[in-house]
Amino acid sequence: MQDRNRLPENTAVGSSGLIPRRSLQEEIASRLREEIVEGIWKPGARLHERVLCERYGVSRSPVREAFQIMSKEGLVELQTNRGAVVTRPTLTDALENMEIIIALETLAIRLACENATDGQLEDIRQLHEQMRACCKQSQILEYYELNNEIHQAIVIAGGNSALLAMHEHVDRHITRLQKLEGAMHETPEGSMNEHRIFIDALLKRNASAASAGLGAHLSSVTEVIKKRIAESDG
Amino acid sequence: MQDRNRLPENTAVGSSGLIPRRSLQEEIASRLREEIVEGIWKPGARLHERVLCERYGVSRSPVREAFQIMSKEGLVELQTNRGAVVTRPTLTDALENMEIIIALETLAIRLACENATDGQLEDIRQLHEQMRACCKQSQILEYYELNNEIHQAIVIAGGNSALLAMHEHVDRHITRLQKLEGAMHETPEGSMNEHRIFIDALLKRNASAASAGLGAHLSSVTEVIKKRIAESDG
DNA sequence: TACAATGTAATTGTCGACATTACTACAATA
DNA sequence: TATTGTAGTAATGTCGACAATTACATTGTA
Repeated sequence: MQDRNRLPENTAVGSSGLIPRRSLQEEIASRLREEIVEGIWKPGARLHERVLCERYGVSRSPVREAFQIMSKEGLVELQTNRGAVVTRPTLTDALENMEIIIALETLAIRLACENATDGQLEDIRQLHEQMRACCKQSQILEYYELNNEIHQAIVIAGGNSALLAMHEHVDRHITRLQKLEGAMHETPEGSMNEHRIFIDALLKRNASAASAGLGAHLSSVTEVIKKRIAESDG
Repeated sequence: MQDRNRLPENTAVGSSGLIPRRSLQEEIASRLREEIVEGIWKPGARLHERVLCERYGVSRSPVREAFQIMSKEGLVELQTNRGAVVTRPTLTDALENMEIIIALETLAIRLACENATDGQLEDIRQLHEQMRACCKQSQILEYYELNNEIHQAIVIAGGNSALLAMHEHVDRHITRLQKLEGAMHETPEGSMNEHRIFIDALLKRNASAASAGLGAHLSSVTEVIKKRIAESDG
């Protein structure tokens, strides 16, 4: 039964100069990350070391090391002598993160205009086409998936690896809140127009137009969150 | 002799709702962080667990947990079965981080224009005055110190706590490279004019002017790095 | 009932031991 | 000489044990 969760033998292989064999704590952190973002572990839930040890079939050391990783990612809070607790994302957190995402992505798309290869731009164009098709056919889930892929592709095309890591970090928190609170997206139809504006500008490598267009697009999402905060406060 | 480095008994006290007593791994990470940023541990140096255990008078568990923290901060690279190594910051890293810092700080100063208290603005004004005085008297070290304080104060005044954490992270890497490679700052005299522009705009809560001014200021630093990269490549 | 004190159980913090992997030096071979 | 193979050494990976702390239930008291 539980054996699905057990970790495999140490077989992992990667490639980037040195072969980055995956350690136990990374593997555990990776699974915990997935489970917390997916909402399997609820906000406020206590993560007992013993429970995770049995779940993954390991001892406490790698679990504790994974906790340090998760703590740095802001998905878990470590309370001295009291263990690990799944963090509670708030609407204010989401607003803060959206403000940051806007700053990061407007930078990314500007860099993409300067640094992207023609192939990368073509890939983004195709992703955008697919997204339009999904929108017309009301394939909502695939639409959102493609939407995320496009934004990530833009960051990658920018060529700033530190920015990519940072974007991934912030994006994860936003994704998590969306899964917990329900999507706070704009309607796909209205959003598609905004997308076309900055995608077109990107394909023409018009940095200022692309950056402004993407910023405007993301700001509309921010407004939704601000309204929700105002509602819950007043 | 070495006892200066030994950790104290668990006496730490803080305050933010729950009292965040400091754990051993945090304490070790904190010291390692300081020592790596200060250049006491050189890039590429191996961090043997045993050495750090003896240095801090603890066992391997908290040291290993501290390694996970440092790895997430990008100051240490963990190689499976081969231990921890101090990362080697490159000029390209610095350029990437500067691009990010510009994005973060231009956001921060815009937020500060909207959210800062009058007291916070007054504090920033005073810091700026002190910095001008140091510039005139050629007190370079204090000048740089105040410069950092101003930038941090602006981020704090913005009121976005996630942004503050992220800024701190990126700023640490830039600081580290500056200490390793020697300051790649512009000359204080030229910089002071740029500062006055965005500080004045901030005090008037003119967001767009402040943001543009700060961006221009930081971009000049970026240009210095780009030149250095061009030199070392060609 | 409400509240405080106390003892027990459960959990985390820290450590040392053992298993596994990587490094080093030296011998063997082509 | 250069390369490969082979100990022996030293490091990390993982684990379970013990200590310290916290959580909980029970009891006693107002």
